[in-house]
Amino acid sequence: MSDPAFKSDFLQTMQARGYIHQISHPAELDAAARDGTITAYVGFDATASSLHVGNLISIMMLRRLQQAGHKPVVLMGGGTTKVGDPSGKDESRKLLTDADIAGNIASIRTVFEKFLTFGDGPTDAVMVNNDDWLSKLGYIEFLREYGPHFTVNRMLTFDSVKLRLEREQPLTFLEFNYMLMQAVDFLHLNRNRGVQLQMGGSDQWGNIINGVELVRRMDQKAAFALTTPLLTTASGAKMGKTAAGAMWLNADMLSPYDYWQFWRNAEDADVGRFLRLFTDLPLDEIARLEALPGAEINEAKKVLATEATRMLHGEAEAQRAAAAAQMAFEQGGLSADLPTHEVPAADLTAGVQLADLAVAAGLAGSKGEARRLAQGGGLRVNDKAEPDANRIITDAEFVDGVVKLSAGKKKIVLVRPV
RNA sequence: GGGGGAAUGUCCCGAGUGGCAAAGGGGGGGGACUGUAAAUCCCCUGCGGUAUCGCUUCGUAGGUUCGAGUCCUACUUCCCCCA
Repeated sequence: MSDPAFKSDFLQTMQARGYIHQISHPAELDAAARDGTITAYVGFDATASSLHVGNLISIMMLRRLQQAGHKPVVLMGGGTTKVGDPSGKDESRKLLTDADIAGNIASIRTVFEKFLTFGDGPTDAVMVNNDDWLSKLGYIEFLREYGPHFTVNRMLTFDSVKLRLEREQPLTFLEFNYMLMQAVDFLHLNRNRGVQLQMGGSDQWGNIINGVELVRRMDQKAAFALTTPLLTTASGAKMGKTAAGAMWLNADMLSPYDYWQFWRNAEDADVGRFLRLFTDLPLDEIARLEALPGAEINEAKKVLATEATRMLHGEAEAQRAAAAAQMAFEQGGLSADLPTHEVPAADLTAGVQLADLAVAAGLAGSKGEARRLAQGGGLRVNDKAEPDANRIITDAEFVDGVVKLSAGKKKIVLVRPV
């Protein structure tokens, strides 16, 4: 799997930082990346208006690619999104309208602009939408053009298919065709933009390989596949999924403060790996940080949080998030940059029930949950545990114009009258 | 086309005898211990209420019953076997 003797900067970096799980033609790709500029792409779904932390590793691959002097292509799955991603099985796949999809893509693009440099230059990133070509395909045309290049025999050998069949779970014809559409994407990009490499998560290996083979078979051109390891936390949980929901990348869906906190709360065992994957810090610096003993590893986590936040939200936001966290956690003080919930001043004068306030501030999902939280000792008002969620909060409780509400040790919200 | 099964707490898996807000896991939340970590232990996990109260839940729609997740009918979806 791993070919240790890469000569190209790109693959050396990718390997050293832990991005590589499988490569289809390692030596050939290495030579291509060493001798010239290669163009590579990663496909992304357009089902939501923001990508999340789970997509970050793919985004970072494109960033590394560009840093190494190559050209990244971001493929938005506008066309495939229309069909609906079949792998998200039972979930009521809501049918997105063209306008929804276009809106999502525009929103997602703002994130890519943080990680990549877009433009018309030879190594500038470009964003394309597979709806542009997929939706024009006629069924007969599709079958005649691409059908002969795939055997069902072979398609049945792919893990994604095999597992379903072995477990006797249904596999729809739509899903069965998904890999063909992805292969067509690769071929199209190769022909029109000279794309030679598709990257993605390890679960995409089969799909990517189909594209590689289609390009090689139909056009006798070089095409490569590169996948990343499946990213889980050290304790085996999927990256970026917490109770609070997905860790979104768009600031309007997840604040820089919360994003910083997400990285700050990484497990010890993940710190080094995350630093290599998700920051631009030099490897020797990372080696030093991850070797910090005992509680000192927290320093490394702060670096991780600040670096990751800086990359996505910028220097100013990263510093504010770091400072707010320091105030709140290390000095027990308050920072104006903590998450804030605004309440009409008149309501506070009259008094608001604590449970209602906690729900409104997002600390609890329902009043019942707020009550339980309070009874368990997890709800605090101005750092004092408050077992009675029915208590009425008035503006008399305010210190410096705010009341500090916390649920557990990590969730803090400032209530501010307006 | 015929026959047989299955859908459960809207995160997942999964028990369920006509009296059930419904066993048990996982996941998640809180507390203790720590370092905003892991591991461990304890508590909580449908919504609302100051109470041993009310409301809403077991694929959908009807029905039987004082009472239905549990019985009957139709429908939907999925799986298996035969053709």
